[in-house]
Amino acid sequence: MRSRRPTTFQIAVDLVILTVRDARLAVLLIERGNDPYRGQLALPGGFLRDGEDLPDAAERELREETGLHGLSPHLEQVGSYATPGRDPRGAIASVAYLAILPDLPVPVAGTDAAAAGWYAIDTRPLAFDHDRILRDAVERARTRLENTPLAAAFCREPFTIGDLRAVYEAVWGVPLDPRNFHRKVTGLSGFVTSTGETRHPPTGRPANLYRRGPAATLYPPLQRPNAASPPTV
Amino acid sequence: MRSRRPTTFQIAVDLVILTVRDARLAVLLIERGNDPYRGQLALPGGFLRDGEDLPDAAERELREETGLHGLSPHLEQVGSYATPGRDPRGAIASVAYLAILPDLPVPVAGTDAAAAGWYAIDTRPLAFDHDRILRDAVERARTRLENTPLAAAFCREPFTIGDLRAVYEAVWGVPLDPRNFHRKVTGLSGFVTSTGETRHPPTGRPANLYRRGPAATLYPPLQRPNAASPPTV
DNA sequence: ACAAAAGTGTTAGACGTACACCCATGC
DNA sequence: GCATGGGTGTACGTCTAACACTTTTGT
Repeated sequence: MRSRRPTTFQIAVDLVILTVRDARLAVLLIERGNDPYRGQLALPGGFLRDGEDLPDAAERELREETGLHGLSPHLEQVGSYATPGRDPRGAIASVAYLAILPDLPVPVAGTDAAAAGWYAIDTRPLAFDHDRILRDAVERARTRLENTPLAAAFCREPFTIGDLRAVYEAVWGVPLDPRNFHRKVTGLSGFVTSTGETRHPPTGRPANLYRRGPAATLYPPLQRPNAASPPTV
Repeated sequence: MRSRRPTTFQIAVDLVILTVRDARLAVLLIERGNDPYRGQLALPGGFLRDGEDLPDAAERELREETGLHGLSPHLEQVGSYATPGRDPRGAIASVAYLAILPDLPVPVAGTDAAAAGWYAIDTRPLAFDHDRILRDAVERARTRLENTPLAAAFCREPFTIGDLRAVYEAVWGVPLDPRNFHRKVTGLSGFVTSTGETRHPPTGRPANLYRRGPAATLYPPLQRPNAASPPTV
């Protein structure tokens, strides 16, 4: 029965928007146009509005930031951050969302952003505590690739097994055997479904095309090599 | 550049405190002593205080709710919930934390709680949107057992391999082969470390005793049977 | 002796990895 | 033909699941 009125917060929804560009994992960052941290790079985001739910706010910010509409990319909550002093403006908690997009035409600049663009995921430093948020989100993405068909969300449909493999290699940062990868993915039920079509690479045999399958989880999971300890045996 | 002042929230930190009692997964619930939802079961929790970080608030609530001190149980953030109308008192967002404890003496009643006790994890309905929060946290715990040594946090030290197996069976709800489980766990490096001691069960051969090992993740993971799809082959 | 729980050995099959090999195309 | 990327076959080592069996206690 506390009589003291608890502290109130503004709630920001910040987005870690990832894509794969040029075989590298990339994140959408904005250059801040306002104080605090004016001119520094930061994750795109905005305040939760009155009567709005968190996933709705994340989706709205995503649309505002990227200009895409009608699309329904992967969007999942990563965590919340409320360390005192994390925002010089005062008591502002941040809820971080992870968004996965295929490599798309350039994003637009938001209202609060002087510029927006794709950056390497080890770009530092970022404004606020966004270094940490970005690190947490990337780690989440890496583990999600093991257990869920999330990798397909990085690919524009239809895609080839090679496209999918490129995603795994970019996100995990390790090379994978094309032959074994192909077998594993096509063998997992529900990961990808074949369209009858093929796509012709600049040179080489045409590749079969696929769309995302109905599965929500991968069983058995795709094990990331050297996940914990290198096989020191 | 929005001139309208964004909505402000109070932030509640709610705890999903799990333990294993009588070979069943159990959750600590309180009976609410105040409106709203007076008399209904709810997750323990409280408001984030001025100058307090989220993990600190979770730890403080845990101590207040269970009366334990000096202990450092597993505590991890599960997610945040801010659906409009989720709390009749107004704009209150909730950050949920998952706590894992060994089976302990009865918890104490908190300030806001008429009574606190252990309940089956399928106890319904709970106040607010706590049904959903509980479901999310239990699912998190289940997957954590696969990849981390979290199961040991359910055991008072020192523990036997049989104790540990009982945790897996309770949380996953499936029987495991004692022989293979023993080999797997003792074979994984860093999961458990042997004390030289033994414990005598009511009847049967004495069991070797162990403490939690240094590993933070399990590699390879312990696969939960029938994780995604039953072997419909 | 018997029951009960702990722990070891063994085996058959499933799975992962490595890599040889074939396929289909553009140049 | 040759380079290139796609895809299949195969062999070998490792891991898993199933279960027979031994060990060590209390009664």
